[in-house]
This record gives sequence, structure tokens and C-alpha cells, in this order.
Amino acid sequence: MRSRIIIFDDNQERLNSVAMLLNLSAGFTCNGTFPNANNLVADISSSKPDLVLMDIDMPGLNGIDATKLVRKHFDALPVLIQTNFEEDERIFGSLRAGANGYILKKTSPERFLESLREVLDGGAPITGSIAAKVLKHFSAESQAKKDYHLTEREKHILGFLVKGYSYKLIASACGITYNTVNNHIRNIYDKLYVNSATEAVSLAIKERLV
Amino acid sequence: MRSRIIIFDDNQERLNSVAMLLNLSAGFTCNGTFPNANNLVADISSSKPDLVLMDIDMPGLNGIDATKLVRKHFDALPVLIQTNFEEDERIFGSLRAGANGYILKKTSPERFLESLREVLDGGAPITGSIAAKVLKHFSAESQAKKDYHLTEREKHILGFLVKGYSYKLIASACGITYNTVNNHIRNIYDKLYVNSATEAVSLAIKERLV
DNA sequence: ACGTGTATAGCAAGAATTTGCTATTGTGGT
DNA sequence: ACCACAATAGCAAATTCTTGCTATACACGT
Repeated sequence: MRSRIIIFDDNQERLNSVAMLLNLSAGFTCNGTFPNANNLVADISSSKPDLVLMDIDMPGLNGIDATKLVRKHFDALPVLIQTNFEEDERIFGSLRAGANGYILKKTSPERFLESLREVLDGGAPITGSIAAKVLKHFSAESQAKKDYHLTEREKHILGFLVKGYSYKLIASACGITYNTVNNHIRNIYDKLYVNSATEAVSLAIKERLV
Repeated sequence: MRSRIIIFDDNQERLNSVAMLLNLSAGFTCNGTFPNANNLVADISSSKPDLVLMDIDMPGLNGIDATKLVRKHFDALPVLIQTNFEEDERIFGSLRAGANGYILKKTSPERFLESLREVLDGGAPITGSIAAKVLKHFSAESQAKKDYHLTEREKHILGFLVKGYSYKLIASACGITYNTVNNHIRNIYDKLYVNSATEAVSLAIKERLV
């Protein structure tokens, strides 16, 4: 049983050549080629693909929004994003939209077919350079975090604040008095340069202090 | 010139076998094996590696914290994390700590050596299943967001709450009265099933309502 | 025409937070 | 010995938030 693939790409030439590649390859058939995603839901409904190959740059609905739409209407249908460029914003946009993989158009046909199989197999092919960007994104998050010199007790209490505990609840959770909680929270505010619980909570979550 | 590798792993057997594999492979030497990362800075300073292979489960300093320490003291020194399991939390912890790659211990020796080369080359090897988790994490962020049916006004005001504005400030920022702000916030609490500003702010940030 | 939902506005009581102070104890460093 | 700092605790005031009500006006769908 050959896997049914459909392609959205505004480049007609590429559309044809990829379709041909698929049809010539064992295990795949191309069951639809569309120059835009403006009728995406109808297109998918009629062609019943196992996998959608999506270009990012398309007139009308772009590949990222189209991917979101696929996720919305065809929850389990895998989408593999293809693009010419490695722009950070697009990569993360695509990943966030729920794409199952992200490969570059310059990828060799062998690697390309392998990626298709990987996606159909539940994997998530991403090229090395894109993986590097993703990892860098994660580590960048941790780099930026400043040190507010909170003590362990203060971090702990800040954690309770984030959970929405009242001073009274925090006191009993920590086994200390209301007044002591009050003091710890003042000190937290001083160190975080804020003067309300909501600001402290915002900062705590955004800077991953908890 | 062979690349210098050091290994941190509390499993002595594995430590030996990986060291042997490295020394037998063209292009690599193992220049240090350590059963824990408790003297990490000194160990690295003396062995001057080109790459650090890091186990996650170690007594004392764990692999994630050890990786953070490497990042802190040896900024450009690549770290490749190895682990038995594919636990989500650890993956993200490692990536966040600034690891350059994340591979499973069950990876074949060929793939393993390839990964080392990839890291030394500035790439970011991650196994397919891990990549899938990363991608799922990204898409989960957008998927998981439930709809709390907040109106535009409510979202807007929730945004001010997150910024730490008082009711009074929100009122003047929106050009409405204190009482109206009060009412909107009640409605927000009702819809979010919370009963304090801190809880609302936590939820808003975590669920990306703002 | 009638209900539903949104935005607006008010009053008021009670609870909670914020801030200004002071003060003791223990720990660790110089 | 002394100093800095963390954790503890207290009192009190001023402020802010939360919740209980009610109420008007507009838009939208049936």
C-alpha cells in the first residue's frame, strides 16, 4: 500500500517535479498538487492523503496558517514543512503551528524520501542546522535569566505565590507565621524590584525563577 | 589531530567501553573518564577536552546542572548528553542547560561517532524520537491552549493584570471606571475558575492567554 | 419581542495585601 | 569580636482586592 501524499506549493515547476519523484518512488503516490492552500479543507477532504507536504511561501494562506488549519480539521494528519530558507521566525512558527517536521528544499531526494517515511512512521525529521537552531533557542532562554539573589526560602515562597496561595495558606504550608511570610514577600519584592504579587508572579514565570 | 573527548558517567563499565570505543576510532581520543561531575571544573581544566560526553544520572551533581556549569566556565566547549531514557523533563532540562546535543545510550556506535563529529562540527545531533518530542512540545504549546471564552475587553484587562497594574491604573488606562474594571475582573475570574489576581496571572502566562 | 451576552457603573462589607517600623536567633566570614 | 545576612516574629496603618448585590444600554439572534 503506497502512502498518499499531497503537495501545496506555489511553484508549479517544483510541484510537478516533486509529484513525479513521489510517483516514481516505491511506497508513495502523489494524490494532489495545489498551488495554494486557499481551499485546503476541501482539497484534503477529497484527496484523503496520508501526509501533507507544505511550502511556506504561498499567496493567500501561508504555510504556517495552513498547517494550523490542518491541525484544526485533521488532527492526526502529518504535515511536513518544506522551505528554501532557515529563518528562525518561520521555523518556530511552523513548529508551533504543529508541523511534524521541517526540511529544506535543497535536501537530496534520498534524504527527502527518508524524511517522508520518518514522518509517516511517527518521527520528526528536522535537518541538523534546524535542530541546532531549536537547541539554541532553548539554551538562549536559560542564558538570559538574571540572578535576583533570592534565597531558597524566598524561591519557595515565590512558588506558592505563583500557585495563587494567600499569605495565610503559605504560612501554614511552610509552618511559619503570617508575619514571617509577609516579611519574606517584602524581601522578594525588594529583590525583584516590584511591589505587587502579580508583578512578582509575572516576573517569576517569565524569568523562570520558579 | 584527534579530537579530545572526556566522559562523565557513574557507570564504570560503560565508562570503560566508551573510552575504548573512542580510542579505537580514528579521529578521537578519550582523555579522561570521571564517575561523577563533582570536580567538573578542575577535571576539564586539566584534561582540556574538545567535547564533553555527559551522563544525566550521576550521584552528586547531575548531568543537567553539570552542563550548566560547563556553559558557565567553558563557554564554547560542546556538551553531548547521553541518557538511557527519553524523559521529557530531562530532555528539556538538558536543552535548556545549553547542551549541544542529546542522544540515547542505545544509539549504535556508528551513529554515536557520527553524532560526536556532528557536534564538533557545530551541529546539533538529536535522535528522531527526541526531535519528535521537541516538536510536540512546540505544537503542544499552541494546542493545549484551551478556550476560556474571554472577551476582547477581558483579555485586554488580563494583560494589564499580568503587567501588575492596579484596578485604578487599569481603569485610567482603559478609560473606564474602577467599578467597571472590578466587574471585568470578576468575570475573568469566573471564566478562569480562579479567585485571585495571582492565579489569573499564572494561568494567563502559562496558557498563553496573553 | 425577548432572551443572551457584553460593556458599562455603582455601593459596601469583609478579606487580603502592602508598607513602615522593630526585634531576636543562628550562621558564616574576616 | 564583629558584621552581614537569613529566617523568624510582631504591630499597625493605609491601601487594594474580592465578592455580594443591582442596574442601564446596546447588539445580535430567534
